Amino acid sequence: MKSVKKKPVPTHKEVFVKRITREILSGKWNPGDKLPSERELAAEMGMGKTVVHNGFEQLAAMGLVYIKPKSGIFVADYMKTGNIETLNAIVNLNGDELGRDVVEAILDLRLAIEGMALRALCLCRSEDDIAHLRSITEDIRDCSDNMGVEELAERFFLWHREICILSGKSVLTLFMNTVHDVSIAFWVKYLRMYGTSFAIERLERFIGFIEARDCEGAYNLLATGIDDYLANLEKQTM
Amino acid sequence: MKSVKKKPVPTHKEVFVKRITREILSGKWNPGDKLPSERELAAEMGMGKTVVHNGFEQLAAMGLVYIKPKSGIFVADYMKTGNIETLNAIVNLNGDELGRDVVEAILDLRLAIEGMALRALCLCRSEDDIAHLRSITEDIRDCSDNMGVEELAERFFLWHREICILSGKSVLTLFMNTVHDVSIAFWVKYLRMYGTSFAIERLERFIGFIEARDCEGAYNLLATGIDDYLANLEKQTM
DNA sequence: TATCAAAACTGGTCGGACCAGATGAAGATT
DNA sequence: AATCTTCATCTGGTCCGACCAGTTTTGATA
Repeated sequence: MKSVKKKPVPTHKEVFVKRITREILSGKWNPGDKLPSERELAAEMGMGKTVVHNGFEQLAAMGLVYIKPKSGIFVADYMKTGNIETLNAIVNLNGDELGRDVVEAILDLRLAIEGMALRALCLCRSEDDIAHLRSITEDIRDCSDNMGVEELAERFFLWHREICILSGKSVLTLFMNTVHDVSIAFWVKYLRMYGTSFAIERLERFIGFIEARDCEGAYNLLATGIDDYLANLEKQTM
Repeated sequence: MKSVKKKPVPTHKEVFVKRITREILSGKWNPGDKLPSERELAAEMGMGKTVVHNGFEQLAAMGLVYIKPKSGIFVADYMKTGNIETLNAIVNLNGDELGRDVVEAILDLRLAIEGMALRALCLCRSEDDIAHLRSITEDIRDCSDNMGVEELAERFFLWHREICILSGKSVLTLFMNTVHDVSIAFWVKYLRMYGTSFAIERLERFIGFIEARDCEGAYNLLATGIDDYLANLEKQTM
């Protein structure tokens, strides 16, 4: 009945990718190390070479591994050469245990992205936009009681993405989507810290600023919200 | 002898992905349309179903397509649900023909990312950092004559990425890498517009500000550089 | 000792076989 | 006639073995 969607049977590829990801992020292998060949790993793990190959392609896309064609596969210096997928891999593996500096950098970026969208939306918003935002805010309020925190986090993510969509700055929407996983991790923490009703009230305050075309007000609400969150995070960990 | 690395023989998968990408971005298919089945497309294009399947997986990662498991594959509303890979796909296909608003949004984001890195580096820079930056700047100057503009663009990208690395804000580096393709397109345009020597001089001015620990000076140099570029872009297109 | 060809690697690509969920039409039940 | 059930036939999902083509090592030969 619950909306859990755990995969009952992980595929060979998933098993392989998870294992290597774990081994690299845990430091078992170091940047520059040459990994065993696809054939070796395939035999060791009892799976076909193609599966291992596809797994390595995914690991390369995540920036954890560097493929030197026809020669070998090496552990990448992922903190230098990685990308957002690398960050997602770290977040998905470590769960809540994100370093404070990482969280801070991510939030600064979100401020940059969404702040720009907010300012733009304040200038161009129509009555329909306001009505639309009110509508989806009500939706969240209505179903907030019988919903898991992760599902709720997704709703909050979508609400803020809507800001980007309505602002007309399509590139910002694309950016917002690329930090989806990281954002969910943030919202889960946020909702646990402040509670749902407080978070929903903030959404309504945003709408108020947008309706009044108050660029700076909207931006400051976002900025102070983030600052406040970081301050509380500080307290919690002390 | 040239450093051209064109693939002599594109693989089936590449052919397939390119074709569908073209068809979607050109508007032959519209968001929500159901595409022909993997088997149909495979037969039509004379390739195996697995190849088509892998191709669709890549297209899904690019945000161009939405896979409804065991049911069908649909064209995604990629401007809403896409990510940076989508943007890369657009850039790689259209080449120089990027809309002004897109360019502006991308540069605003770069300002957010790199601006933060610059401020941080101004505060924490060591003598070694300065020497390192001087060294790689000299490298660029030395080999700038006998180098194609694309290769030079890559060097400029790496220079600015180095700012992120040295700043210690590792997340910024990861972000910088995710906008690699888009950045290269920018630098190619930039170098053509201002010339190499002007661009190198700007690098040295950055180093000066960083050495003086002048946060605002460094930030403003970046900001005014971007503004100036956008203004020139305006003139050019008129 | 230096050279160079062959053997033994490496990753790269592909298509066929098979699996399982989704769908919809045909037939049975009410 | 309306509804439910069943099942053939769609769909994508996964995997493996065969084969291809560079790279690296080996070792015989000059």
